[in-house]
Parts: sequence; structure tokens; C-alpha cells
Amino acid sequence: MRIRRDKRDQLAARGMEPYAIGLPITTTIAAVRAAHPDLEADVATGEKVGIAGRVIFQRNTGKLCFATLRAGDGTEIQAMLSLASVGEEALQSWKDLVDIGDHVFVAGEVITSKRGELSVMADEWRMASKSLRPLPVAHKPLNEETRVRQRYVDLIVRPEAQKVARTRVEVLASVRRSMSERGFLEIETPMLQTLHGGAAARPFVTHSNAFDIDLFLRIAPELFLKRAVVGGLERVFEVNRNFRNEGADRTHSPEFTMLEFYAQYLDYRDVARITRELYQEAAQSAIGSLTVDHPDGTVLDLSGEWPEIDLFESLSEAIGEEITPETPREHLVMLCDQQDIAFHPTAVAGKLAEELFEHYVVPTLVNPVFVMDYPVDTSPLVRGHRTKAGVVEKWDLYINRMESGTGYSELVDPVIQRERLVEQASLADRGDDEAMHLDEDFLRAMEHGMPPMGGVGVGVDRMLMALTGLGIRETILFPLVKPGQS
RNA sequence: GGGGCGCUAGCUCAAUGGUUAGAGCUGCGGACUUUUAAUCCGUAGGUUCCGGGUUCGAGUCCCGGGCGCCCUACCA
Repeated sequence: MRIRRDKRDQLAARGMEPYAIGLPITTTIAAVRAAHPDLEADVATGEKVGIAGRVIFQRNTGKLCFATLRAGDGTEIQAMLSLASVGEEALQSWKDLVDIGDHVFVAGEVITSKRGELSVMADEWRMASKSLRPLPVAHKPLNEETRVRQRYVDLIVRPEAQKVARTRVEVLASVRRSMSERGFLEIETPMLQTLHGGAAARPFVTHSNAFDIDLFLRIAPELFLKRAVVGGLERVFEVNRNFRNEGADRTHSPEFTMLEFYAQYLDYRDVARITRELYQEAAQSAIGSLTVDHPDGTVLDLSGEWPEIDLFESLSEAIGEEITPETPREHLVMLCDQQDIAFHPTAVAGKLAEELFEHYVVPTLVNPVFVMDYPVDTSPLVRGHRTKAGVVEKWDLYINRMESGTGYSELVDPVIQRERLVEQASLADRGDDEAMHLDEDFLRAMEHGMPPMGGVGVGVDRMLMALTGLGIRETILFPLVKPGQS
């Protein structure tokens, strides 16, 4: 650090700017590479360029210096500085003052070296940004903590980190494209809410000084998106952050990115199809394939139609006895106890059935599957099933043994909705801090006539996980980390 | 929440309770006009995560704390 600071000062002393702006850059490394895909060794093209990049390797010999410059997109090119073309003073400055990690500008002719490496033979060089801290040694894996805490370093030295960051960009762009093509409007709804609703989760609480009230960071945008549909924005979506004050592990982050979309007059099967298409289009544009290979050897096949299984039927089959929405709570408790499945003491029968499902069936769900028709008592915002008793028109999408999305035929009857929410509110009063509170304004919106609609929530981070096989903290560029000692 | 493992030089890692905590790469000085993780010679580099304790002696053992990873549970 101290030595590099001295070099920074030396640059100024020799009349060079250590952080130069307005450099005469004429092209990119990628463009030079693309223009000269397969030159023979030891060729001079006569083409003059000005390029800049970060020094990633250096090989300084006596009168001829080599450096590998890398751009953010991972493309690299070699810079060569010879005594003959830059002169003694510039060559000496280069050897004295350039370190691995510096951004440098090089202007000169595009050539290939005697070993065939595409290079720029410099006529001049300039410092673009003097790096004061050394880069970690290349070719040795950084430990996971440093990668997450200093993602900027991770991105410099590990091309895979770049790739993941760019895959996320591509997935988000693809999702927005797919939604737009189907007539959905991207809208923004409140992150700061006076009541949290739309999901069952513990919220983060903050305080507004101006209004002198406590506010919640949203756990879901659902109730506002539905209000927008009431208002005649017939198809809406939002891709943005939700915040849940709960556990963090390989598949959960306190802030995570969620896609929600709602479309009037569609039902849960219609939106399931759209969800599958979204996924397939995102996979195609982000990784170029509907077959995904994970580092752990898992292979996901996202192609074609995705199968549907019935929650209670598949559970009954797995257990070997019939389980229905009418199966008494006591019996489900007994089945859970047999398998040492833990559950919350106040859990309702439907919740227990879902616990059993997670234990028996979920571990087998690698390729995408829509799990259909959930118990009514765990789904307060979903419409009752049109033919089956005790269940609602809801699916969960499982990919790679992970819940990756959920879709409903939304409940739009304000009278039934009020009954369900009152029931939830009484749960909240009894100490279930994840139950929903009564949102009178939401009910008021419904009472103005909410069109029948299908709605979906898809975890975008989990999309990235499915497409890369990585943990959630690798798919998020800057995940929350506890402050360290220093 | 419970259990396990880890934290030592810029990075990746060594070090039976016992000399002055080592190695590779990085860095620094030098040689070299075709190198590719360049090579060769020389050299520097430490609050062993923090705080206590046991001991003649602690990176190592004990207690407390911090941070991370894995497993497990919880979180519809």
C-alpha cells in the first residue's frame, strides 16, 4: 500500500496523471479481438488503436515489456512496450510505476507477437487509474467470505463472478421483455407500507419522522398490484425487492427480488403457462439452453410442457394412504410425529398436510413441476376451487427441490375476502406474528368490483439459482453480510 | 435455535504445548527485446480474529466474545 502510494506520487512528479480523464480511447478490447480473430504469428496490421484495461499479468523483460489487459467483459489483450517504440523514459516509467491491478491506456499498432498472441505494440502509454491495493493472487480460489465481502475484487479476478452478474442482467431483461410482449405494464408500488400484507412473513419495521408513524418494508407487493387491476390497469407486473425479517440460508435472503404479475380474466392455469414461458425464454436468452448443468452434477430439463401433480393425490400416493382436505388434524399430527416432522403448535390441518408434502414429495421434484390445489386454510387470498371441496386454485412451482413460484386464481369476492382476513387478523391477535392484518383499504378496493384474475409470484433469485446451480448469496451481487471486525 | 468445522503475511496455506511462527505466489532490488501463472539471483513481509485464563513456556489447551462455512431446525 505504502509503496503503491509512493508510485502514485511518483507519477505526478514525472508529470503523469495517476487518474487520467479524457483518454483518447478509440475502441474496446473486444472489438480489436473481433476484428482480428485469427492472425498468424509475428504479423503487423498497420492498424493504430487506443485501448484501456486493467493490468492482470505483467512480464517485464529488459527492453521489452508485456502486460495482459482485461476488460470488464472478460476479454483480454496483450500490451507490448519496447524500448524501440516508446523510448527509454516511457519504458522506465512503465517498469517503475505500473502494477498488477492498475488501469492503463495504451496507444499503438495491432500486431501479433512471435508466439502469436494478439497485442498492441505501444507508441505511448498512460496511467488511467493507479490501484493502491494489491489484487489477490490469481489462480488460487478466493475464500467464499472474501468473495462476498469484497465483491468488487471477486469480479476483477474471477470471470465466473462476472458471468453470474451478467446472467442476472440477462434474466431480468428477458423477464421484462416477455411481460411486455404479453401486454403487461410494469408499475411501481410502495416499498414502505403502513400495513404489511400479501404474504405471511415477519416484516422489517422502520419509522417515518415526517408522519411520526411506524412503517413496514414490504413483504410482498400483491395487495397494491391488485388495487391497480381494480383501477383498470388490466395486466400489471413488478420486479423488485421484498424484505422479510426471517432466517437467512442457502435459499433465503432477507431482501430478495420477486416478480409478481396479475392479469384480469385469466385463471391459475393460464398464468402457469405464462410462468413456464417466462422461465423458458429467460433460460434461452441467459444461458442459451433449456437444459441446465449444475456444478454439483444435477441436470435440469426445463423444456416442453411442465407436468402438474395434485398436492393431496401425490401425498396420498407417497404415504400409502388417502389424505384429503377433510383428514382430521389429529391424524395429520400423528403422521408428522411418526416421521419426526416438526411443526408449529398452532399449525392448522392444511399446514400439516403441506409439511408432510415437503417431507415426502418435495425431495423428488428436480425438474419443474406445478403442484396443484392447496388447502384453503393456508391460502387466504386465493379463490376456492371451482369443483373440489376444501382446496383453492393455487399452484406452487417446484424446480430443483425448491419452491420457485406460486400462482393463484385470485379471490375477488370482497365478502369472502373480508371473512378470511378477519380470521387472519384474529390469528395475529393471538400471537401469530406472521398472520396478516386487516387492510380496510384493500377490501374497499375489492368492493368496487375486482375483476377475476390470475396472479403469480416468482422468486427471481431462485430463477438465477436454478439457471446456475449456485447458492442465493452467489446470485446476489452484494448480499447482506454482517460487519466484520476491521 | 442446536451441533460441527474454521479464522495464521496482500492471497492460498503449513507449524507434537518447546529455538527467533514457515512455504508458494504477490511485493521490493537486480539481470534479460517475444513473454503467457515468464525465468534466474537477491530481499522484505506477522496485533496468529478480539479479551481473559492455565503454564517455566500458548498459534496450539481452557473460558467468554466476534465473524464465516457446513449440517439441522424454524421461517406457508
